Amino acid sequence: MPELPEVEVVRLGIADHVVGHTITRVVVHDVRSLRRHLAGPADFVHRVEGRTVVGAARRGKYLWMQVGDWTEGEASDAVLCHLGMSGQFLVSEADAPPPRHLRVALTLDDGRELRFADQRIFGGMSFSEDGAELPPEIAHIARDPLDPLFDPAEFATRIRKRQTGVKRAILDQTLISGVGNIYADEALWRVPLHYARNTRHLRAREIESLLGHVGDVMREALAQGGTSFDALYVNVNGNSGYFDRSLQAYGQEGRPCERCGTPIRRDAFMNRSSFWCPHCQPRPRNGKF
DNA sequence: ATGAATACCTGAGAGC
DNA sequence: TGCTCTCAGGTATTCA
Repeated sequence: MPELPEVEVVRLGIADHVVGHTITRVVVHDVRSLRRHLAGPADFVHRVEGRTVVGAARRGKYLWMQVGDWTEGEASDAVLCHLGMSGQFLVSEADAPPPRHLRVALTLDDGRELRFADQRIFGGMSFSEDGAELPPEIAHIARDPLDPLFDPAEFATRIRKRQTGVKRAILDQTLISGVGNIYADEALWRVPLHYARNTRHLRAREIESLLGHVGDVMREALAQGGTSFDALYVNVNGNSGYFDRSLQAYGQEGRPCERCGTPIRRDAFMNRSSFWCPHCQPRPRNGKF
């Protein structure tokens, strides 16, 4: 389940292995991965073929390749990508066997291929005109906690104007981006804070602590995930070392809380699960606490 | 403004 | 073995 750290690993991989190369051919194996390119797959192919990748950028869980017309040229447009639940990018030799669920293949000028595979097709790609700096399609996505221009004071102001549960708020990509279900639960456990705590009544120091832990969890995951891809293989899946070793709340139902030993609970929440320690993260009873 | 519901998807695993 | 059901969940959209 790619969240911000996994997407950043992919961005680094593309920066290392794809930037500087021209896309000579685009093959769309499954049009559903281009659902968000409204002009259709043929238009996508037409617009992407011949373009040179001059940079790789990211905001939250969105990733885009900045594309220009020449290797040294200025990029104005972008190929916008989202990994969804199961998206992967791989850089392979052309004769390497295709991965399962290959959806789009971009041939590079040296014969290698940048391959987009996605089992569940929640992710996808689109061409973004004038999107090099920030694709207009994602103008509503807030800066993420690893962005140097992320403004903690503005975040604090905005979250306290909300009247909703704190987990709902940090999953809202227009308030803070890059946070998914897993890192939300981990950060809330660390503070600790129950997921239903009312944003309106959070104390300043609780918001500060939450933000600190969200950033820490992501930086730690990035440090581990960043070591797991080799020179020719850019890959993201839900099984980075971080998931195996370091989760203290997510997926830990019934296991003792590492702080207090109380069994971790699981609640249904927003069509997914929330994992929390009933002792460290007591459920608020009136919304105020 | 907020949130709830829904659609989009596949495959692993459980239960029968 | 094979069927059906549940679950995993990020985002856009629509409705209350």
